[in-house]
Amino acid sequence: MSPSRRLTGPQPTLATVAQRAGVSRQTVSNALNNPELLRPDTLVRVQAVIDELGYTPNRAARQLRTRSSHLIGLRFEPAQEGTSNALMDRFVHTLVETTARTGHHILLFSGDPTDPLDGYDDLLRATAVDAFVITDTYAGTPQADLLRRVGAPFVTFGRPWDDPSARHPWVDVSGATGARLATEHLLAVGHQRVAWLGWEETSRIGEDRRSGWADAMAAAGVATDGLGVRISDNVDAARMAAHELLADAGVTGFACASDTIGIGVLHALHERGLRPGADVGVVGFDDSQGAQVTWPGLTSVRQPLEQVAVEIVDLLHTILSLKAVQEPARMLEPSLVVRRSTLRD
Amino acid sequence: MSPSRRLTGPQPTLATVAQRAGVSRQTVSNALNNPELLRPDTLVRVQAVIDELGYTPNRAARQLRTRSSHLIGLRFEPAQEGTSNALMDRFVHTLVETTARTGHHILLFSGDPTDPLDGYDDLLRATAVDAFVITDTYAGTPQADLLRRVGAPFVTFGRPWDDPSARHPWVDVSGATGARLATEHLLAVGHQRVAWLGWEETSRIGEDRRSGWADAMAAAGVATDGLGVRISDNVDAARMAAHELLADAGVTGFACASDTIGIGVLHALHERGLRPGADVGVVGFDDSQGAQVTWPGLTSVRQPLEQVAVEIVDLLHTILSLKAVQEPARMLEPSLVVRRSTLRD
DNA sequence: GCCTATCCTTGGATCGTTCCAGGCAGCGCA
DNA sequence: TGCGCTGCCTGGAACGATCCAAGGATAGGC
Repeated sequence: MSPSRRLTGPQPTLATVAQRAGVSRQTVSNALNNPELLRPDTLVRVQAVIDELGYTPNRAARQLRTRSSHLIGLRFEPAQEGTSNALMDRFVHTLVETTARTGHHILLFSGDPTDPLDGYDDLLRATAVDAFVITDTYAGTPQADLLRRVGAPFVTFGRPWDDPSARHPWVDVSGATGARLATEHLLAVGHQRVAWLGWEETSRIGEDRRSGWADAMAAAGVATDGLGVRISDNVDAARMAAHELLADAGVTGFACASDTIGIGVLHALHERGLRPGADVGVVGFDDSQGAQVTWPGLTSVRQPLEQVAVEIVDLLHTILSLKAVQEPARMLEPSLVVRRSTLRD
Repeated sequence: MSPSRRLTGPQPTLATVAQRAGVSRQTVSNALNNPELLRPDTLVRVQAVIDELGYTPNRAARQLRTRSSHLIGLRFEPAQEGTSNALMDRFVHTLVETTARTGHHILLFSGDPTDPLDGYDDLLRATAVDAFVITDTYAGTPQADLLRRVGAPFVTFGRPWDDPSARHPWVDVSGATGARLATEHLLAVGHQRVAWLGWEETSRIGEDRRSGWADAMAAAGVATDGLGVRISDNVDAARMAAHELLADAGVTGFACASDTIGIGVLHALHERGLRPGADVGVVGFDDSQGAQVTWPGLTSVRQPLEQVAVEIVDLLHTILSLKAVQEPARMLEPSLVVRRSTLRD
């Protein structure tokens, strides 16, 4: 039947359907939630009426009775360290699609940027969401502490940096592996002096990634003195740092903590008349839009954000169904997307 | 009091608060929704108990009674013509913040990408949302038609291209103005032969933007024969088209329908040894991350997405409060962000 | 034919809020 | 004193779903 017919007039309720099908409300409810309890012919009859009237259970009533809103809260931040906007888009989209399969939806809320706890509280007290997905864990996880204290279900995207022994469920991507892949790739195409251009020491994500570079260099038996540089995450800082490393340290390979930094290095190469790829290898991090479109293409570490979302939803479902969580912490591995900034031909 | 105290134990209800304050449930309800009906001293007493217990109304119960969920549905697509992901991020964030001021939240849902109607229907029948924001209007507005037919409130980001006489509420940004600003800027810095590099003729957004270029050229009395080129939206197509225009048509200025195309032009300039800005001017569209970080910086047309979101929420509130909408269609103007790709020094 | 066990179905109560109709002071005025 | 009016507050009913305890039909065994 046409949507217009289904949606015309007052919404049908359980009682409407029950009356029309000649059964009780509970039987209709069972047809929806526990169809195996009904005799096959009854089920068919009720289903027919449901389809005919275009009946869909009222979410508010169901939520009131079952104390479950089938909504998952996500605090939506404008931009975050280590995960640029476009990344969140890939992540959120998969989150929406995956949760939809079980009838859940994503509820976006905002909060005072200076207070990582803001917003959670209100939604919980109003019983507006069943669970949370937390993404801003780089600066500690006070939200996780709060939610665990009050017994609210949640999963974080990002490990508990402050307290590695924290036992809450999380999914994360190994930055160390990413930087190791980048460094090994640069070494493999023939660069010996591979620099690390990363963030300040206060960044846990930055230090994690940097350790992957250091490990790969050590494994290859290459010295790193003076090659690990810490700057802030912007194009100009990277450009200037790259100029120094190119002029004074004989660097021919750059492993970078972000695509922004990688692009800054490319700028420096332009300015010195060096050819990306052929003369100097550059690898970024995050495989952002910038890495894809910038000239001549920036090799970058790609996080499996779609898989992160799937794993998070999987954990949430396990928690919400009150089952014990087997493996509450899952570390995923990134991969390398090779572009012309590391091709020597 | 601390959040942990507020959230411990069973949630307080209206009845809890009423009993503790020595008033009836309705009085507590009024304290929240119609405080002017209460005697000042009663109001203070009730408020004190509400604060003490950390009471927040149960959303499900309120929603059931008032038939209003205070949720606004947004179909979240992975990527869209004319509005890249990072743009949607700016837009969605402002949407979340602005709706939060009136206690509304954004509910994300997904749908079959091949069916623009998928998803709306279910949420409406379940009375899960109060209204919708529609963003994918570039291919016609069947969703708007559906929603209007069933009387559901909504506002679209994007004008009704198919039917300019459609009277539903919308907010949009003038692409023609954007392209006109870009073209006038190129003419002003001394370029005469300014090409348009845009999308296929089937794109309404593309044709709208192109008309701004054509108008500006006409106003300046410059011929446009052979200068308006239609390609698909990717770096390589733009690069090749730019090579042709540079070699055969003596073009020194490029107004582009997107940043992706603009960056493709920059690639062609690199390959020909031409200096962006000094030799050839290039303007992109959308002011994406790529335009900001690419070398040497791409001048681009910036859409006021934050303002779009604010206007949309304003229209929604007007509609939801059942007031007549004064001006249901609002066209906003973009601005130009000048970077080195159009600086001649 | 009767009884029991199983399976399916039923009606009332309930979740927490807001709507509605009515009640009770207290005041002004005749 | 009595009447009407206003202002403030109360308790019952309703929103539409699910939970619960119990009722009725059906089949099988004796």
